Amino acid sequence: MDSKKIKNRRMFWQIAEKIEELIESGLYLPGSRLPPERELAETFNVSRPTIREAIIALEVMRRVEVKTSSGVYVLEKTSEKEKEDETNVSAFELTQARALVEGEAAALAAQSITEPELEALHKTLVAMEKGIEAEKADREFHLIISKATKNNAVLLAVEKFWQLRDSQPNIKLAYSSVCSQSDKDRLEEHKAIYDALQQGNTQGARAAMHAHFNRLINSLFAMSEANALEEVRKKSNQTRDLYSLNHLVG
Amino acid sequence: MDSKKIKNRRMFWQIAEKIEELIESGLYLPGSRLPPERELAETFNVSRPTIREAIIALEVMRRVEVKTSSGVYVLEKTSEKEKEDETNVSAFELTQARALVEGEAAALAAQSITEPELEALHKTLVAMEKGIEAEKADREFHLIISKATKNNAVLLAVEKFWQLRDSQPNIKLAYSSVCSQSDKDRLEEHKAIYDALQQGNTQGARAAMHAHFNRLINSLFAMSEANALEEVRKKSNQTRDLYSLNHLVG
DNA sequence: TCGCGGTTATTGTCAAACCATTCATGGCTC
DNA sequence: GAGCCATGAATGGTTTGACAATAACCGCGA
Repeated sequence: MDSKKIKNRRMFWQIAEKIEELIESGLYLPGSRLPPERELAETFNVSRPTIREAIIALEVMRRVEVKTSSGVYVLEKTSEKEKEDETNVSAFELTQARALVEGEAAALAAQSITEPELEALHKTLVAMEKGIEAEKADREFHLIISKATKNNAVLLAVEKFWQLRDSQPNIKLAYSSVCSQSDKDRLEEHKAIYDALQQGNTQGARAAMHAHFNRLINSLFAMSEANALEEVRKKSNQTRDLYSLNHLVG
Repeated sequence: MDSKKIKNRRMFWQIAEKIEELIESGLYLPGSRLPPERELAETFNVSRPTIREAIIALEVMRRVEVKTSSGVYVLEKTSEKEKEDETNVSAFELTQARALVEGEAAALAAQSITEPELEALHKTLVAMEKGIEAEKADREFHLIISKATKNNAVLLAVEKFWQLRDSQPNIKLAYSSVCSQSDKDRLEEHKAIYDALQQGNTQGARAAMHAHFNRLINSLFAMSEANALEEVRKKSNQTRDLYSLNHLVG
């Protein structure tokens, strides 16, 4: 047979992908049965074990269900999977959400933070001041505060936000370009939050955290406006080139 | 061969489970290589294809990595997987976290909720009043408000909390026994939240949401105290201090 | 000591066969 | 005519055995 286009990836994975595409295309609707293994083997020009491996992969991914002696059935996408697909959060949204949640987290933590946690927080400030692994220090800072709430659900939510940031390139980009511009601001704000926490100042901690994110969101707005201007300028330049009379006037 | 103890579950899954146990037991550490397929086949008294299927299942689950012509290597648990394992949130924690996040969500939503969303909210009130699918109506109510913030990150966090509730039997149990006792209270509180949202009352919406969860958390304490021995009661009082919302509600 | 080449171990894939279970069909009985 | 049961075809489950491809290892020679 042929089908040796890509030899890097193993057969079964290519096949699984193809079958998934067919499902996604609507050829096989949820609840319906896939063709028999033997038939699929013929269709894709591979052996039956390979098809079986592909089906097992899909089964582990919860895309299909195998009923012995009956057939392979397409499962509905679980709601989480659907969510994963459509997850689409802007940097603004994320920042606002972080402000709300982490603001409350800081308020809580002001009551329950321990001495070791304060020390750990201070370490992140020092690290950030030295500029070594500033991003990591930033993350540490926020996570320590979340942990200091002694509320794992709060921690979970904050971690989810970081995860979101990591997984969405647009957010990563927006954050990195804003952060690099204002290392100093960020450090000062972290210090203010730290001070409030150290004093057990609930309102102050919340306010400082809100101020932190407020500055960030404003920077994001400024940047997005700058980008928009840049876009306009580019377009305008293209148009200018297109319609310029310089070659006549020169 | 033998090994037909359980015929319900397919071979490859039993094998995959066994291998996973061996990994979990520390026999095969992350980074190390598993025995060759043939050897595993002999060990488990199954054929090589079956072992291959099990390995593929583990590969899809991201527990191992297969290097062609080299071997099968144990992967480190991804941080999310680790989190999933250790996720251990009490009903108190969850309720406090929900109070904080959904309180802010309600405050946000008071500014941005639309007429159709208000109507949808009202429907959940009616449904709950009739007592038909009250739990579903409850969930709907809270999710509609989260959506009304127009902030997908907030929505994501709230959904994560519901997911947590669904996945942890202890929380499910605690909630169901508390909710069944106070259907009426819950409905009244929902109505209060609805009213505040309808009026665009930011502070009021937040306060009403906080009151809602505050009652819930107090019910949880009451229940836990009723069920507990004296020693446990002592602990519960300590916990009450830790998770109290008084600093917010007051 | 370093590099090259061959050998070996290991996974990748295939083919063919047989088993076990399910499901539908058709015949039989009431 | 309706319902039940047997039979067999369809289908996944598992095994055996073989060969290909490739990475890793080892020993040889420069």
